[in-house]
Amino acid sequence: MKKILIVEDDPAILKGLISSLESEGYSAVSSMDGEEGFKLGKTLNIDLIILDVMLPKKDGFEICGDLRKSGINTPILMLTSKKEEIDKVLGLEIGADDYMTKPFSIRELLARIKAILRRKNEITKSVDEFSFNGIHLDFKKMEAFKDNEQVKLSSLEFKILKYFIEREGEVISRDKLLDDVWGYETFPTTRTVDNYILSIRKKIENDPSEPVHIITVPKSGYKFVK
Amino acid sequence: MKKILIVEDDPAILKGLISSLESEGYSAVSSMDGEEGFKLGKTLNIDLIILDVMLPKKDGFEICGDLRKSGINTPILMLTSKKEEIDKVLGLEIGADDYMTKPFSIRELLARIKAILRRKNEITKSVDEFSFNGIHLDFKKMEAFKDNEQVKLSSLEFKILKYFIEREGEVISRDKLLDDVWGYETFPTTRTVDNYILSIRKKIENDPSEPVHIITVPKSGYKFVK
DNA sequence: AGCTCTTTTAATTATGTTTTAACGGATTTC
DNA sequence: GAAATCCGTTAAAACATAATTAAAAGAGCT
Repeated sequence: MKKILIVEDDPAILKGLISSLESEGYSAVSSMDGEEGFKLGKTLNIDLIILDVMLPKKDGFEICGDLRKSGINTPILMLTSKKEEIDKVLGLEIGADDYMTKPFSIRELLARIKAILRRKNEITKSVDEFSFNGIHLDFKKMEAFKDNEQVKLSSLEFKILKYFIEREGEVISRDKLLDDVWGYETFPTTRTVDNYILSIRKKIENDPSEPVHIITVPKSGYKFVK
Repeated sequence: MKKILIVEDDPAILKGLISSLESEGYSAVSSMDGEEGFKLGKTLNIDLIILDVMLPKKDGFEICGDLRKSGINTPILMLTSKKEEIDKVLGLEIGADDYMTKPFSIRELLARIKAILRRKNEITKSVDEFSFNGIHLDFKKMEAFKDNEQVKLSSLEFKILKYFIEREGEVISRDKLLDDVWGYETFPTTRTVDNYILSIRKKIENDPSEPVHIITVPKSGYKFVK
């Protein structure tokens, strides 16, 4: 059962949210102030956080930013009421996954929650070992072999390769890769991605200048194929 | 063209609504009593329902609830006049998508309608895979096949085709396509669009000079049909 | 501090996509 | 029926992106 944290100070809205979420089969945890909300988000094992922007003690933006800084990647859905707030959410530095404007429709909120969790879920097929075409990868041991010879990958290279393999065939944009692998704390340029691709290719492709596993999709990104 | 059902018993308001909606390019169906309104909402293929709360025979809350119970997910916008009604809508159990308080501004109503329809589109209509007449498209993998042979589309071609497919049957003007696919930062000419249509046709049509899927609508634009 | 390895940026070249220009046929307008 | 407009088409120019090399910056270790 998915656990959802709601940080909202309006008791009426909070009550409505909790009952709707529970009737949809989610379990709801809640807090009415920002500081407590932040602590809960950080310590509990939560699947999704619904975050009001206007909150006592610590506002939603702060909470969101601080959670990201502490390495918490739980999806966050922001509840905003003002135009400026929306702009800020859209500004993306904050690291929220989605937002809704008050007054919002509960049906739409539920739909969005479902969508966010589905997106998150699709990637649950976590890969520990993977082999193809003479390559063997062990992500737990962080070891890679090409034709039974060990090749060295850095930990970022492992992460990137794992990310691609878990999404086999899917085109991944550089920006998405940066968000998902590097996270929201550092902001390397998209060129950095190219360099990692290059270096991974050198290690796993037979002919790195004619790659067959990590394919460039011009203007869009890269994809992995076996 | 989007079809909107209005259930409202005040003839003056009804008349005003219909004419405003029609001048915005929507088609309007209406009913002045609750029972009939419910039947229309249930049987017709409606894109959005505007529902007054106070109605003869069956009030707006009932209609809304009953529609949801019968599995109708058409977005509903409620028109309320009393504080208690607003609370009830916000209570959220009913399943409405949005509400407006009487007296309302017609411009705001139109803006909300637009927003609801757009969100609806975002949530439900995002196509990942699509097949028709020997063509198979995978937008996540950015792969296209015609009669099981892979054909190469550029990333813009994929975007354009996806845009058309998500609006199947709708005539899209060149200007709208430029706005929505290219965005507001670049300003190619409308002839650029023709070139892309041409190139997509070459790839997906059996006889590109006699297209059956991407149809030219003289003076207006193009439309996609299966 | 100095060494090594990883990560990031910068700069150049190569590659492909995107856009424009130009022409001819078809269709509409006056 | 001539002029104007619109669309399909080709080909080439303009542009943006990606591959690659090399070097700088940062992290971790002894």
